[in-house]
Amino acid sequence: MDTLKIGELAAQADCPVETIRYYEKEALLPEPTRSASNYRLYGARHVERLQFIRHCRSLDMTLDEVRELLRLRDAPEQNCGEVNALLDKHIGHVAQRIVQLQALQEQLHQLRAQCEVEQPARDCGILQGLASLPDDMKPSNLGSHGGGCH
Amino acid sequence: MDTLKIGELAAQADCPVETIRYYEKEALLPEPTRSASNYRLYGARHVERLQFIRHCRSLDMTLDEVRELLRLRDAPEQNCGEVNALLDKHIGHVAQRIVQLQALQEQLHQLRAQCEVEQPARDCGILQGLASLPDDMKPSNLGSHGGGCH
DNA sequence: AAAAACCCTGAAGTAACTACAAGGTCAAGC
DNA sequence: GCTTGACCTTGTAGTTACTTCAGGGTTTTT
Repeated sequence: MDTLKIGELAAQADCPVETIRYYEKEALLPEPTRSASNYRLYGARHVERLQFIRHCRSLDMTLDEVRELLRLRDAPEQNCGEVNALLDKHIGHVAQRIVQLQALQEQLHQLRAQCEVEQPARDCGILQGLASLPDDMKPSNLGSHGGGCH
Repeated sequence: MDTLKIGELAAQADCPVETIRYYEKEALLPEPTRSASNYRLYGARHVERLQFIRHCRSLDMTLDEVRELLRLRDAPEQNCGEVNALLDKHIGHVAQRIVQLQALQEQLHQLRAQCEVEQPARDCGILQGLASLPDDMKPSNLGSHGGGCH
């Protein structure tokens, strides 16, 4: 009795239709049954699983982390120690990224203070500050700029 | 008198060789002169420009932002108001991302508190917490999870 | 019956690189 | 002179988590 079309599932989980198809290709969602006209048909299991995935994503977990959690969830008799460990690790990632961004923010404010007025670009303290590395930012600190927190 | 080979430029700016070629393709660095054997040859101008780019990147700016700063820098007689504006905007991005990650961290800690012991996964409070959206995280808040801060 | 809204597949684009593959060049050592 | 290794060249594909598009078929509404 799978009766939901993909658009209806999408509405239930507040997730774009294309993303659902993408998750299916990535094997995060099982292949659903199909209607006579080849439309995907979903049921309650799919709704719950998709909501689980979206919730994890909203907490900034990678799809690999989500995959791992789904695997653990699919073996309910097993011990959940790994779940706790994964979450702790993710919390660590986020904490690290926060610290990094705060250090960044400090540098940006210092740089911004180099130029308070509008003047010819040749005299702009910001452009000059960006041209040479400050002492407290040695090359060794470079390369740590990544988008997310992983 | 451009005498640096690409590996030497890379060392001066602490930047992988492949990234230099990538920046050239993206027109962030001008095409250098070539030796008889088709090796790229760089000079002091290139070193300074590459360091400028890497510094911006270490401050988490996008390449588009860097492109814009380079453009402003290349017109030294113009007013630097746009530089200030760009930096202010970027500072805003970073601040926003910090706030977002801090909210995330709070939710993660709450979730983590759902399960303090190792037990069968079926009873794990974390997995249960991830299955259903908490009230304070309505679907409308979803979709705001982006990697960087832009 | 026609138009609007929905569904299908498969390929390409996004950001900023990184990692090959398959070769050419150059300095040092034997 | 020859080989080994480190360096350089180009071009292509892979990374993350989607999003967008082209070019169709279907279903619902008017």
